[in-house]
Amino acid sequence: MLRVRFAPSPTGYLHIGSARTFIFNWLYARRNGGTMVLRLDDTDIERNTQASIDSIFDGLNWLNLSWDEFYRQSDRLDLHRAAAARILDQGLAYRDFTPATDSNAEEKAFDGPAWRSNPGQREMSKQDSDARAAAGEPFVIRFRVPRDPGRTVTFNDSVYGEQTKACEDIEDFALLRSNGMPTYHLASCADDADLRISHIIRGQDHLTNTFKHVLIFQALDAAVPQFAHLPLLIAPDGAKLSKRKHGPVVSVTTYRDAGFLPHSYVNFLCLLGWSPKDNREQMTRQEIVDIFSFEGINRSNAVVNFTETDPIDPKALWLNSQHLRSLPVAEILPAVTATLIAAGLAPLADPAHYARVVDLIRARYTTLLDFATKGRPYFAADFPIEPAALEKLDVPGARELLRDLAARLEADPVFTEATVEQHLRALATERGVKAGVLINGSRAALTGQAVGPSAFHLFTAAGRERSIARLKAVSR
RNA sequence: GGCGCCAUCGUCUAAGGGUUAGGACGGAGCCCUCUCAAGGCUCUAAUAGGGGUUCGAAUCCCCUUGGCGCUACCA
Repeated sequence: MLRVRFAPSPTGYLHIGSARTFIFNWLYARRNGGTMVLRLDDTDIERNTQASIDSIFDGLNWLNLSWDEFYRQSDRLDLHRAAAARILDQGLAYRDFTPATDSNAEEKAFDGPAWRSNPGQREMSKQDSDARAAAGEPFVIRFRVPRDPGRTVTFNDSVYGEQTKACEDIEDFALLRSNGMPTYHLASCADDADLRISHIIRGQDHLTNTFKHVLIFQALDAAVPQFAHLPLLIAPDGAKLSKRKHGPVVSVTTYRDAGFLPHSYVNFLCLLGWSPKDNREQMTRQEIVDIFSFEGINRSNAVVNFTETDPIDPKALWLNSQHLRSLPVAEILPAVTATLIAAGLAPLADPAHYARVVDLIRARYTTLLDFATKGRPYFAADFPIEPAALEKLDVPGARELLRDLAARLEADPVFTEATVEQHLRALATERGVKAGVLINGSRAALTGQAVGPSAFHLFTAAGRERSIARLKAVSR
């Protein structure tokens, strides 16, 4: 039974790196008929926030990502404590009565010889240990890392290959804090074992932690899961992406608010650190599910290419524009409608006509937001006349020609692209002007923009009455 | 400091001993054309450095350099 999990700690907004980790887990589960578990690793009570939990759900929901089972680590503390007790009872862990000091943590990590354990604690007799614990003295439970010379821990990573580390390079890490709360390592492994997680797919920042985890799984007498570590997402300066340092680029909601289609962002994230190896880039979700495998995952970190002036990776934008213009219109319509409504606009009443108009303009847009900004003239009665459009209208004789065109359209009950074109070209020929004057003038009159779709399409997009009215409006 | 991981165009990547080192984004240009897009075409730009192994290395090995990660009673 294949089971994977995504286990975020709710201490901040849903990070794009976390979202990608979810996606890879999800893809692997869907690809292989497995079960996707979502587990909140919320043992760090001080740093957890409800806002963060909301952000995780919001982000995942927006991206259209689903899971099959849900757990909270804080509901499972008894399990973690029992696991710690079991390891302790076997003699595979020991109590460390050294008082916690917050000052020496970094010092012992960076100065002098590497710290392995506190003197006198690991070697303490069971009697002394039990007695001191019974007397109420606080302690932390540490894993008793094997110290036999030459002893190593090994596992085979699906991405990074065989990994081996000497036990002498692994410190006696904590399992249970003196306040009775499990550490991340213990809680994570105890839960993974209990939930029978078969594959752990997570960020490469856990690669070296994995040796400790293998030790815990073995101490728990549990099957060691298969590991697959993912290369990290980093900033252009090479640093790990962080909210504090890089701002909104790390948050999934930024891309939602920037007008991305959920799937196009998923598509983009997939391409960071993974490749289908056949030059495909724009893919449907099903295509990605069908082709996803660990073989396509890279080992080097991937840069999210943003700048101070432009917080969004140009490739993400390009991918979004590709999806926007190539998906069946019906599939993007709900998102377009939501965007319009959010901007105080309304979709067109006639669904078929609405779909045609969206189809007409979408090839020029890169995000959903464009429908409400550049697309305003298609959905609103009032819109600005851009300077460039004004120039088209101020071509000598243009306004008079547009007035006359309005008259001819008004006189003809038939109103199609073909009839509009006939009238327009006939008028131009009669007056001895280039059709472009009328064509560009019409575009300027109908949309207030100098650029856009073919003018003849614009007439049918606006409809007979509105077209005539707008031509008249600019010819006064 | 110790241990580990990584290293192809600016960015995402392909090529896992033999290719003019391929594709995409970005940038530049051309074509198309009623404008702008789209689309098509062209150009731009890379194997970090040094040693090996081999008839032949982007590819295998070693060293150097650089980047990242872990080294907490954080996760």
